[in-house]
Order: sequence, then C-alpha cells, then structure tokens
Amino acid sequence: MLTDRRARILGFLVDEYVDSVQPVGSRTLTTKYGLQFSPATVRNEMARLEEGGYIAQPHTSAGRIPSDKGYRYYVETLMGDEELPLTLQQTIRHQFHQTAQHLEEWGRLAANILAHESGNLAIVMTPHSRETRLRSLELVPMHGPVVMLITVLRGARVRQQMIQWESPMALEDVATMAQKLTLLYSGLTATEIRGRSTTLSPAERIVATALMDQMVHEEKAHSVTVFDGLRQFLQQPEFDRTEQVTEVLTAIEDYNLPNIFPMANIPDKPVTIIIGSEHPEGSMRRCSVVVARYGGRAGVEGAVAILGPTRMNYPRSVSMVKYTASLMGELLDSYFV
Amino acid sequence: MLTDRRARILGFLVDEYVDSVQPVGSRTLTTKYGLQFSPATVRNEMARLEEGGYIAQPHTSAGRIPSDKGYRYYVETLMGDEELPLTLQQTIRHQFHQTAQHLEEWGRLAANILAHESGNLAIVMTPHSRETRLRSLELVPMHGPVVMLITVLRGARVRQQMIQWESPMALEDVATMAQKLTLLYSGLTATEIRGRSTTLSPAERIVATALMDQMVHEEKAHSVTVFDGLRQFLQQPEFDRTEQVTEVLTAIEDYNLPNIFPMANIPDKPVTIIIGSEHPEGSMRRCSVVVARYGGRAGVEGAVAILGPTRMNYPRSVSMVKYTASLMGELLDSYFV
DNA sequence: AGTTAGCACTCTAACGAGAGGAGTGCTAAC
DNA sequence: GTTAGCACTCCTCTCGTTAGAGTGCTAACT
Repeated sequence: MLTDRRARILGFLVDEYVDSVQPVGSRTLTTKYGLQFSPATVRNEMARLEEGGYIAQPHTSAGRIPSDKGYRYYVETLMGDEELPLTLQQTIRHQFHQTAQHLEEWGRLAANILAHESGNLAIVMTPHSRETRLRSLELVPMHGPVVMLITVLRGARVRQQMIQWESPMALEDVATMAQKLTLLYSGLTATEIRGRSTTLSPAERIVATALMDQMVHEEKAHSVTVFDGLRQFLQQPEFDRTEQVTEVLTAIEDYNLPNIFPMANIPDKPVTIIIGSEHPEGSMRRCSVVVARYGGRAGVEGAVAILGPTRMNYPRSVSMVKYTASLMGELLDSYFV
Repeated sequence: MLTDRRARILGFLVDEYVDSVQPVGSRTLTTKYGLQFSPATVRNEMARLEEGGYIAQPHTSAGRIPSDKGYRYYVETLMGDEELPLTLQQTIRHQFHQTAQHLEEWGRLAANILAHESGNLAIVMTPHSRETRLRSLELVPMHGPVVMLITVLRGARVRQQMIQWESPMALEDVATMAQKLTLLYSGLTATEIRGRSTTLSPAERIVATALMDQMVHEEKAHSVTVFDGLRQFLQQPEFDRTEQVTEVLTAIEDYNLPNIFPMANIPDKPVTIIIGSEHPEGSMRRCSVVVARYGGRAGVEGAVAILGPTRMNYPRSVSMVKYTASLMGELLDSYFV
C-alpha cells in the first residue's frame, strides 16, 4: 500500500513523536535516524503521506504528527512483536506467584504492574464467569438471630451477606441447614433454584431467598474493575489542562467498560488495539486502548487493558498486556482446571 | 479575640470567596451583604484582619482571600451547626437500608453519596477491627487436591484463599476437618493459634498454616479505602492545571491514609477538620479534609472523609460527614451488637 | 526520473508596550 | 469613629513586532 521508503519514514515519525511529543520536521528525521536522503526528499514523502491521511500538520509551519490512521498502519504492519525483557518477565512472574493464593489481590497486582511499567492507566477486569452457579453455601451465626450467609459460586467467587431469622437457632441445626441447602442447590443457577423451591422451613426459605437475591444481583453485576496509574496518566503532556482530563475521565466512567471488552473477542487476535477516533465514544478520541482477554477455559474470564494517549508506546503496551494476560490465564487454569 | 464586626466581615468574606472563587473586594462585601457601613470602613477592617493573618491579598490591587488561619477561625467560631435537609437525610438513609445486607457495598455507597452531595473527593475507610480474631473457617473443595479456604473473622470480614493438599480428600472428611479446626481455633488470634499448634495431621497443618498466614496478612493490612468523586474534584477551579492535580494525587497516595485518620481521635469532637497548611504534608497545602470516625463500639471502626480545596463549603461538608458517619455506626451496631 | 539546494512564505511563540480596570491605602473632612 | 475623594499599584488584555521553525516550490544536478 505504502512504498517501502514512505513506510519507513512513517515508522520513524511515529517513534520520534512518541518520544518527543513534538511535531516532527524533516530535518530531525534525517539527522536523528541517519537517513540516506535529504530533508527535501523527506518533505516530498511527507506531503504524500499527508495526502494519504497518515500524518497531519497542526499548522503550516509546524512538523507532522501521526494521525489515527497513521498509528493504525504502524501497529498493523510496521511494529515488530517486541518481547518483554526476560528479567522483567521474571520479576512479574515472581510477584504473581507470590500472591497466587490470595485471589482477591490478583487484579490489584496486575493493574499495578501494568500501570507502573507502561506509565499509563491500567484497567483490569477481574475474573468473571458468565454463568452464575452455586458451588456451596455456608452459614455463620453472628449473634442472636443474625447470621452471615456466605455464598460460594463457581469460579471462586465468594459473597457475603447478612440475614436475620425470626429467632435464634442451635449451632448444629445451622450447620446441617447449610449442608442440606448446599446439597440441594449446588451446581444450580438462580432460576433453577427458584424452580426447586420445594418444601422449606420458614428459616430455610429466608436463606434461599437471600441466596437467590445474591445470585441475581451477581448475574447483573459485571466483574469488578480495578484501576491503577491515574497519576502518571494525568502527567502525560497531552493532559496539561484539566478539561481534557475530565473529558477522558467522564469517558471512562460512561464508557460502560464492558463496551470495551466485547471488542476483545476478535478471534485469532491475542491483543486488540483501539486507536483514538476508532472508539465509539467521541470523548475517547485522544486515547488508545490496548486490551487482551485472559482465561475462558472454564467459563471464567477477564481482561486486562492499558489506556493511554494515542501517542503511546504501542510495542511496549502490547507486550505488557499480552504477557500479563497470559500469566493471569495460567494462574486461573491452575485453579479451575 | 476578634471584634464583633471584624468577625462578621471575615465570615462574609469566607462565604463570598467560597462562592465566587475570586478575591473579594470591599465594595462587593457592602453591596452583596447589605452592610451598614461603607467600603472604606470595610477596607480598614480588612487591613486589620490582614495584620492578624486571617486574610491575604494575592497582589496589591486585588481583593482579599481567606488564609488557612481565617478558615480555621471560621470553622471554629463563625460557622453554625448546619443540619442536613430532612429530605436529603431520608434519601440517604433509604439508600443505606436498601443495601444494608450487602456489607461489601456500604463503603462504595457512602463514598458515592458523600462525593455526589459535596462535589468533592470522598474517602471512606471500610470497617476494620483492630483485633483479628477467627470466627470460623470453611473448606470448599474445588477440584482434585485444590481447596478454597474461607476465613471468617470477627467483624464480618470474609477472606478466601486457595490451598493445595498432597492428595484429594473425601467430602465428609473435609467438612469435619473444617468443623474441628473451627472448634479448635475460634475466637483466637494468629499468635494464639500458633501457640496451640497441637498434633495435627499433615493436611490439617497445611490449612492451619494458610490460616495463620492470612490472619497475619490481615493484621498488617489497613482497611480498604474507597474513593469517589475524583472527576468533580478535578473540576474545581483551583485545579485547572494538571500539575496542581498531580501534586494533590501524589499527596493522597503518599499521605499514608492512616495518617489522616488517627487525627480523628481527638475526643469530644465528632468531626475533625484539617485545613491546608495544617496538614503534615506540604503537598496538601491547597486542600482541606473533613473526617469523622464511625463505629468503635465492638472494636470495629472506620472513618469517612471529604477532601476538597481549602475553599470548600465547610458547613455542608461537616454535616454530610457527620451524618454519614452516624449512619454507618448505626448499621454497624445493628450487626455487631 | 528521482534527488537536492535554495529561497520565499507562513504561522507560532515570545516579548513588550500601552490601555483599562479593579481595588487599595491614605488623607482630610464630617 | 466613619466616610468621600483621590492618587497609586498591579493585573489583565490586546496589539504589534520579531525570531525561528518548517514548509512547498522551483530549478539545477546526477
């Protein structure tokens, strides 16, 4: 599509702009990247690239900056498949195995690593299984008639809630009730449980109702989203005025995060990149998202993403996201076959 | 300390500045607040207030803005004890009782309400008990030798982690083991459990070790902090340049949140206010914090806070924080006697 | 035909001068 | 003790000017 030289120039231009955040001129390109031809030639090529819509000029006497189309070309055909430095890989892997058994911390850890290493905003959707099926339930008496109902769902999700009976109950009876209900309902979804509302004692009925409520609640809820790295994100030079920041923040809140992640469904693509105006939301036009799903083997899945300005280090982001996602998948598999 | 008239002028000045975010001059004060005396008199009084350090002038030909000392005087002696509008009280109460049984959501709800109604950043420390004592433990077999250990601690804290035995175990045996260990360790702290490491089977030992690890981990961890309202916070006019924002964000991260909240220990004070330079951290000099503890009855406590620019609506913030804290306390009490 | 030096041109960012305006402090009169 | 009047200060806004960066075009070169 693009002549070889044109493509090379585009590549250098992206690299340089990502680095300097300044419109880049023809002279810079020739000197910094040791090109064999003169600035004038570069200018000619840049004029052609601009015609093609790959780069743009903020104003007549300025250098060029890549357009979204330019970035798209870059990530699609110019950018190599950078491997993460081995030492970094090992550091990350080590940190994960350190907290492997504390399931609730995975998300925070992943977000922290992504944010730190990429300098952008990290978004992690914690593991979430599409189906909400009961694995078991536990009843822990608190005081008097107040009992804590612990709902353990498939996919290692644990939820707690308080319920209250008409009157207190003996400890053993509570235990046997939990066992009975677990036996009765294990492996079922909320609607299936509703179907099997066989003869229950009043106390059991209260538990069952709370249980179904929790599960319905859970089905509607999307997975928890963990953010990290907001501060560095805001320090990016493109956000030096707060209006631009609030625009992006609003976008993130409104973006209905799940909207991003279905896009990660594109088959055969381990990582999906959405650049600037490719976002359905106009307010995201200054930002790019690099996202990868993980898991999926046992119906449990999630996603990790990096959100940064369109001028971000794509090779690095892609390799970070890819590696983190694969690690999360590995860990998940080791717990859910 | 301050003459009556001087105090009144200071009060009006704070009100006006909070409202307009512009240095306020003598003319504005007389006309907007219907003062009986002329701008010249106000000017004289303001000169005295400035000598006293209550107000300051950005530059010679500008109006005055309150200093931190001025705000301090305002909140201490000028500001009335505003009650939250009854309808608002009821709305909030209603929302809380709606989610009363979903304990994990309280924090998010409180933060959301605080942020929304105050227009500032809300910080909520979820309930946290100083003592970490076991209430009960549950073992949920996952697949093969992998088991989920659910640790229920005093204060309605539920934690999960994965453990792995040498070989799988029969369902009933798992249940009896959980019962046995609960019976053995219920009510104890991590160190006490370590002390009673009586004769345990290898499998039991693995559980006990994981349990102690979790509890130690828990003791070190501070309570979870929930934020909300960042976007509105950033929209405050004092943060129109991102440097100022990042300064504050850094402060919040570094502030070692627990540092704020010990300050809430001042007795006989339901609400504590920390204004600008009164913060130990210099980077917080543009911000004020209004914080209140809640709970404490059963060793379980937390705190709610509003963080905003020093120019914030103190009466409103105080009443919001006070009301939210009392509600959280009520709810807590209803579950932990 | 592609490449390049030279040059006129355009546009921005930076600086400074000047005008307008807000608000003050001081003085003198009430 | 209060207030009108007034000179003064300092900010903000605007406008012009300048320096510099980078371009596109043309004409010459390989």
